[in-house]
This record gives sequence, structure tokens and C-alpha cells, in this order.
Amino acid sequence: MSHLSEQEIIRRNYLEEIRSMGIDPYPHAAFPVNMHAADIKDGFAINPENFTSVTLAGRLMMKRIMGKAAFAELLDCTGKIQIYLNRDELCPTEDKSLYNTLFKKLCDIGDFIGIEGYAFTTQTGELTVHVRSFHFLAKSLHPLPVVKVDADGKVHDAFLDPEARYRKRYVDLIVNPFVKDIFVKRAKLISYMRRYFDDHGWLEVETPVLQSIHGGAAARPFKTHHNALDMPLFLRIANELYLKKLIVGGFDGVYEFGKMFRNEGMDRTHNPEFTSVEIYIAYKDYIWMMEMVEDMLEKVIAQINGTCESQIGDNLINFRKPYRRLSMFEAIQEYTGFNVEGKSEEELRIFCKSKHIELDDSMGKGKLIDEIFGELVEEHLIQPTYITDYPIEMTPLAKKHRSKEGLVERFELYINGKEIANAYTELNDPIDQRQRFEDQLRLAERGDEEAMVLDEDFLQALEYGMPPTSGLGIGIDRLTMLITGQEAIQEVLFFPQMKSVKE
RNA sequence: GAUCUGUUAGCUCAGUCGGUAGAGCAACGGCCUUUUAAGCCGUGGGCCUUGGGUUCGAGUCCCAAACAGAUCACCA
Repeated sequence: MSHLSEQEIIRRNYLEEIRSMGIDPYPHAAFPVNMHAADIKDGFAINPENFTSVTLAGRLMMKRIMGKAAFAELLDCTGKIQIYLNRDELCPTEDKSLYNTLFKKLCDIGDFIGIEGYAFTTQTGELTVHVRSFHFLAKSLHPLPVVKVDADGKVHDAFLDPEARYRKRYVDLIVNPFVKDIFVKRAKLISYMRRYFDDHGWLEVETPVLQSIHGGAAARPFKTHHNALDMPLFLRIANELYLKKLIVGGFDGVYEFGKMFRNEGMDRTHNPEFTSVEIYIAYKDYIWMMEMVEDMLEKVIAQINGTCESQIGDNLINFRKPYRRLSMFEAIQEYTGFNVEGKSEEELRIFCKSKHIELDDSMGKGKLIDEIFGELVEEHLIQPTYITDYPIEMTPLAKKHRSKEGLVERFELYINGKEIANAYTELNDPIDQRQRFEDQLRLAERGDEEAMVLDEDFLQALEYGMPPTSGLGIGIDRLTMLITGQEAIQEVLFFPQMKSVKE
């Protein structure tokens, strides 16, 4: 703390003046809050008699002082409410210092105060708490941005610089009410999903974040080191293999909400740590999983938004089931007019070149088809759509398709042009699984940094026998973006990763 | 990682052709017993992101760096 602004110095001086009045600017005792701002706003018009003695606490956000009377705004966890203070009612004796000195002079915007009083409506129709007693609860030493909303709902002096908002999220939360709403919806999303899973009897579990082998996905990991064991460890890129081991162990349904860590680029849809939910259900296949996912999303989103719809940019997304199902080949046919089925690698390359898709020599047929899909189809999948049946090369943990040669039983759920969920009929044939890992090893030898690592312990688990199982992963951050209408992942993370600022 | 844009008071932003830095809010002082975007009147407040350069003179022009945003690449 090298340089203090004029306003910061003044607040520190006020802190000492409060002490010199014999008042503790950071009191210890609990304050007996019995009401929130929203309770009064919701209930006063119906039952005003319930609001003759309300005790509120929160931040002082605005002072309008008119001599012996003053209006102020109090912000608590439910929002703002106006309060009214009258000098001679607050200070009936000769000593007017509580009003004149403590409130008028030494209370700054941002300070925490507690009040007791009764609710009434002013001549201008504003619901207000008439203060009978006033208590100082905590001093704020930094000035807050002062954001005002006028009668037309127009915001003045908005605090909107993304860097400032993300680096000081607490200020963002204090000053921008819409930010809180996003995180409340995020919490509800996780809570309602958890309830849906629990109601079906599936078990919430926790698996290791620190892993000696980073399996279960194709991505570059963060590396760390355990000192006592003197061994390298990785932060998990996925929890898939551990969850399947629990299915081997005899649970019929397990799920985990948790952070995954990927050492890759950051942008408005990627943060190095992100939250996923993965769920594995025994004796099911990917067709069953599609039905479960659309049922769950319809119910959960209706509970959160009060409707199955969500507006994102220009698109109104409807989450009502059933969702459209298209195989990857059908989707490519529909959006490009090109049929990839039965085509040779050379024919696929010619098509890619005609569409100006960038290629490199290492790409096989599966990767080429994936490129075509990613470049030409994804952006068109606005309403919830299941894309099914992927080329086997890209998907080492999924079971070969029951009837289509060269494909696996996999679906991804696309919404608003982005992948939201990924699911398989899980591969439970340990011999096949070993071969698939070995194929990945060959990719790694050719320099693919994201190729999956062979996990001997996982293979051994499969050798003990895993029931037929379907598994699913959903990106919670991206789903939150969809239901809150946000287009940047940073808006749905309290503390998105930022570069450190050099002093 | 690439390209473009931005960084000026606590906050939101102006700043013309290169000539000693501006507004509103916030702060400070005064007046004021139901106001409301900010009650009224007045006053103070600046490492113009950082470092170089051009120039008699740089917030402004040039070069570099830091951080951020947008677009792209990679991924979920």
C-alpha cells in the first residue's frame, strides 16, 4: 500500500474519528437481522402491519442529506431499499452527534450499517424504512464505483470494464445486480441437476484431482509434484476412468461434479479450470442416455428460468424434449450436400480443399470428417441437437457401433452452435480397450501431444468385468452460459483466470 | 500463438492542427425536516499504463513493453 488517494486518506481519518467517539468501527457482536430488503418490497403492500419493526443490515450505497433529515440507500443480500433518518427522532437529547457526526460525516458509501425501524411509503411513493436506531457495523476504506439507475431504467456511470470487473469481482457483485443473478442461476443449475440424479438413486462421488496418469480425455495437463512421495502428479483433465472403476466396483449409477484442468489456450469459451459433471449408469446405452439428458435439461431449465426457453444473442433456444437426432454423416450431408460415407481419404481431402479447410498430412479419415463437421456444420446447430455415431479413431473409450462399421456409439449435444455434452456407450471389452490405447500410443509417437495415455490399472479394472454402461459429461460453465444468456465464460466464473499484474 | 482496438481523477468518459489537463458523479466546505440519476451553492483532486525516441515543446506523433477486450488458431 504505497500511495493512498485523497479519498482513501479521508476514510482512514474517519475510521479514527469513529474510534475517538467511543464507537468500534468493526464491532464483534452479532447484529439481530430479522428482515431483508426484498421481504419488505414483497410483503409491505399486502400486510403493512408485519413491518412495524424491521431490523436490517447492509452497505450504505447512497446518501441524500437535507439538513435535519436524510434519505439513504441500504444494500443487503437481496437488493437495495431506501431508509429515512430524522435527526431529532434519532437523537432526542441535546447530543446530536449520532446523526450529525457519525451518520452525516463519518459514514461513507460502502460502509456497513445496521438499522431498526418501520416501513412506510414516502410522498413520492418510494417504499422506505423509517430508522429508529442506527448502528455502525464495518468501515469501508475504498470508494466504490457509484452506479445509478434513473426512472427510465437507464444506467449512469456503469461499472462495465471487463478487466476491472473480473479482477475485483466483489466490487462487480456489489455494484452490478445482474452479476449476482447469473451466479444464483449457476448454483440452482447444479443443485437441481444433483437433485434429479439423487432422485433416480444415483450416488454422488468424489475421485482424485491429483492423478499419476492423466487419463480419460485428449488434452494437455498441468503438471505438479508431490514432495513426500517425490513423484510427478497431474491435475486431472477428466475423471472418466475413476468413475468407471466405481461401476466395476458395483455401483449402478455414479456422478461427480468437479473441476477439470487443461493446460491450453484461454478465450471467451475456455478457462484453464472448468466444471463438469460426469455420470455413469450401468445397464444403459447411449440411446437411453439421450432420453435421460433431454428429460433432465427440460425439467431443470424450467425450474430455473420458469420456462424451457433461453435467449442468447439473437437466438431463442427451446429446451423442450425431444431433441433432434442426426448422425454425424447425416448432419454433414444436410449442411454441405456432401456424403462422406464410403469416401476414401483422398476424396475427403479434395472436398476439404474445395471448402478451404486447413489440413495437415497426419490427418486420417476420422480426423478429416471431424474437421468437415467442425468447420461447416457445428455453427448451424442452434436448437438442441444430438449428433451421433462418430469415427472410431477420435474416440478410444467408446464402444464400437453395434451395426455401423468404423464408428462408435457416441453422441454430442450441440446447442447454439457449441458442444454442451458428450456421451458414449462405454467400451467394456478389455481386449478392445487395450488395442485402442495402443492405437493412441502410436499417435503419441507420431507427435500427437494430446493422445491418450495407456492406463494399466484401468485396463485391469475392465478385465475384472464392467457391466454394459453409458457415460455422459456436461460442461457446467457452458450450460450456465446458455441458461443465463452469456457469451463469455468469464461471466459465469466468479474468478476467471487472469494474468498477474506486474507492480 | 497471430491480428486489430483500448489504457487520462475513486468511477464513467471528453481532450481539436503537438503549445503547462477537462466534465458529470464521488470527495471536501456551506445551506437545507419526505428526497430520488445527482437537493442547492462552492472548493480541492492527475506518474495522462510503463520505457525509449522525434521536437524548442508530447496525453496527442514514432518504436518497444505490460495488461485487457474483440477476431482467429487449439480445445470443452
